[in-house]
Amino acid sequence: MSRLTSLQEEIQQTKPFVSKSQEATLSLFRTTDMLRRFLADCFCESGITSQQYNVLRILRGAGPDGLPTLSIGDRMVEQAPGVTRLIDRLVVKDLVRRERVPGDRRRVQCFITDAGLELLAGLDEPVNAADQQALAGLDDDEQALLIELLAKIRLGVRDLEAPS
Amino acid sequence: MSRLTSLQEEIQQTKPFVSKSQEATLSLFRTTDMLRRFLADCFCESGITSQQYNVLRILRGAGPDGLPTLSIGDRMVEQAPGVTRLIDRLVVKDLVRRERVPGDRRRVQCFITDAGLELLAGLDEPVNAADQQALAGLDDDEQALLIELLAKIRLGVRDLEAPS
DNA sequence: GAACAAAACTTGACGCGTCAACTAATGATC
DNA sequence: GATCATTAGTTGACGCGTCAAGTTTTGTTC
Repeated sequence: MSRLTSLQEEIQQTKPFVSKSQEATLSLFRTTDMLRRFLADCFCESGITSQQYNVLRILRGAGPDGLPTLSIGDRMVEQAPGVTRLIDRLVVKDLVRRERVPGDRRRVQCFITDAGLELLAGLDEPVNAADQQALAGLDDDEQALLIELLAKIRLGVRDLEAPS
Repeated sequence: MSRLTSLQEEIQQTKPFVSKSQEATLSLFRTTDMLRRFLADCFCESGITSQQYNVLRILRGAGPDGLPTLSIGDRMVEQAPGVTRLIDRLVVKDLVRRERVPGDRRRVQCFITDAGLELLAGLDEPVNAADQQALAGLDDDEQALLIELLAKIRLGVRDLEAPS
């Protein structure tokens, strides 16, 4: 009798899944949840959340030109209100700076501060290490395969949402 | 020049990923997010959220004996406070009933109501159809493969958290 | 049987995500 | 150049997830 690993046993479900698709989506949700929790530990001591880390990384990637609020949301697939308030908190912590664009006063340009860059620099390695650890259950080929399968799913879903 | 599908293009990232693990975890997060949003549409008109649906299904699975609050959380991998308040809302909607267990008055047993069962019955088919649609990008073998890979990840992470 | 630990929640506070409604600035049209 | 739609963002309200700190009940131990 081997170690319990099947999803059915994990969630103590007596009946079989109605479809393979259902088992696959549930697996996705549970696995991602688990990873989210696991990776969140990296940020505990730094005083920021993983979403805030995410935004900081995007702003670092944008360089000294910064990014308007909604563009940040685009890269996170998140709605505008969430982004605004997320950045509110980063501004309070002095990790991000915001200013209205002179040419187009509707827009608000966001920049990472030096303090933000410093914080990120200290997190890069632990975060990367945690990523590796979290996926250590899969070898390189399996990871590549997973990436491919997930891309296929996203492509399929995108077609459903925006049928040509 | 084929359609853009790679994760790097999706998030407009100029630099390559630092590791395959990082690309894989990011792929997981983005794909799951996308699915969550896609499947959420099923519940819009029924007036409940997908988490509430989740709880109702667990309670239906439990049958007429019901389940104590924390056992529901176990099956969802969620902390107690969240479950309590989730059920608060379901009780208000009269989809769930709660009562203290006579034998052990610390515990609170939760039951799905007839209204809850009815609501679920109406949702089963649309939800299942949406699941199928969402994963239509993968054929049966690929779905099986995905399920396997995800199980491996969970097993690996669990070992990290609770080293024997 | 009194004291203490553990179990099963509950409450408060906060971050995040979503929706709907609003404001302010810009662009386009007549 | 006044009107109207669009763009970019903010605000309010609410559901959900998490942490820390309580409460009540039960079990255990001396």
